[in-house]
Amino acid sequence: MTQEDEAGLGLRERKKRETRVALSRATIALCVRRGWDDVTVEDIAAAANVSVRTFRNYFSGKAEAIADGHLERMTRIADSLRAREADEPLWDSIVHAVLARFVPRDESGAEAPPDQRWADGLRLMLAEPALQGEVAKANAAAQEALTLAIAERTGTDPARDVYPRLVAAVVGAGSAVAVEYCLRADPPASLEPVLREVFDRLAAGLPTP
Amino acid sequence: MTQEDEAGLGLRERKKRETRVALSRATIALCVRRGWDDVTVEDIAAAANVSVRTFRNYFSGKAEAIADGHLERMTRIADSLRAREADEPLWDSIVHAVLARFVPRDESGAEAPPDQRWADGLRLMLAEPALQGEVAKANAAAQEALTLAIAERTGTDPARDVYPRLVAAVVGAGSAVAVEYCLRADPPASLEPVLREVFDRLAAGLPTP
DNA sequence: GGAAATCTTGCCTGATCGGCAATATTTGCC
DNA sequence: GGCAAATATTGCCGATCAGGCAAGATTTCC
Repeated sequence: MTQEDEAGLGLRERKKRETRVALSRATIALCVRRGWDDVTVEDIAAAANVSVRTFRNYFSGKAEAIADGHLERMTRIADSLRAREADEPLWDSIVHAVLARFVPRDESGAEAPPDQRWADGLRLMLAEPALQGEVAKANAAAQEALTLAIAERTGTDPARDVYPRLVAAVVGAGSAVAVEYCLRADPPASLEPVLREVFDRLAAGLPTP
Repeated sequence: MTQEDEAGLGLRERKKRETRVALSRATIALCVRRGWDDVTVEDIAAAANVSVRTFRNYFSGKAEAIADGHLERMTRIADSLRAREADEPLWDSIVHAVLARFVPRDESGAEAPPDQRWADGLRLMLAEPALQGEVAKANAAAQEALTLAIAERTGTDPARDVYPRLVAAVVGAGSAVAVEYCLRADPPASLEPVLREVFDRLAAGLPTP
């Protein structure tokens, strides 16, 4: 297991996290209902019972609030990677780590309920051009954490070697392609096989099919 | 050769391109000199001899103006790829296409003068967090064009196959890693060997070193 | 229990954003 | 050359965003 969402954190941290998620949720919900440009920060703050000023203490704008869930998910791939056995082949670990975050399972078997905030947020971000930069930004930010985890795992130096950065970037790019592909597919495709195909191709050096 | 920057375009198109580049240049120059948040759109417009409103007809904000050079360079990789012989192995074509854009050479041999706007702009974007999203956005946008070129080349379908999107994303990610690595390196490293290393590793399936 | 740290909030000023209509420039056709 | 259509530039304006500052409320730590 990785860690409960709210473990032994102080009251303060818990409340902060609560309002953060509430704001993100409210932003997504309002934008889904009324469309991107018909939602003001004021509406969002009202829906989450905080002041406008507080919203802006958490997020720099609507876009960041929407991308927050995605950012967190991407960032935690690094945690999942660290949790794998160190002697497992690197790419096996990576596939498991990514799947653990994107298709989470409880101990029994089938996957946990899909995260509505994440899916709605992503759909918004893919549809609205003003938001596409924000997905990319979240991916880039998460890459940093992943780079460190990979460097640690492979005994490379994130400051001097290209390898860990390259792998992190490729994993991020591959995951993004898989997720977007499934989200855009007309009969929504399931994520796991697509992710596996992507990583198989990557490990094979992307030969022309 | 690929194409002159200003070929048989009408006067109108040439002027538009001129002001566009002038605005981008002015933005970068001012931001290098005075720092990101001490530059207003008004300053930029004044420096380029246009009205503020005109600036905003070209770019949605300072960030986009700075990223413009990078976006164009990335987008044209697709053009370079189309210009290669169709029977060359795909990855050879890709390496050549990327190098053609990043380390351009005239017919004689050694490379053309480095593009100052591009380098300065990238340095700004890597330094300023508010701009990192913009690089990522430009990369993502260029990816679309590259996807089409790769699909065409490999006879795959960009709408149904994951392959062309995946290759485009990986090429973009790899190039970004190489460029950032060289730009951050303390004694500035030269781009070509790093790019070759990156693509060698990619074609080999990124084995742990 | 009380001091220190920090989160929330309102207020305020300057900058950004984008629609609209008037004006100026280019283009294409005669 | 001249005219009409298409398109670019510009100023104006209201709405929104952006972020510094200080007062008040809440949590933490001793």
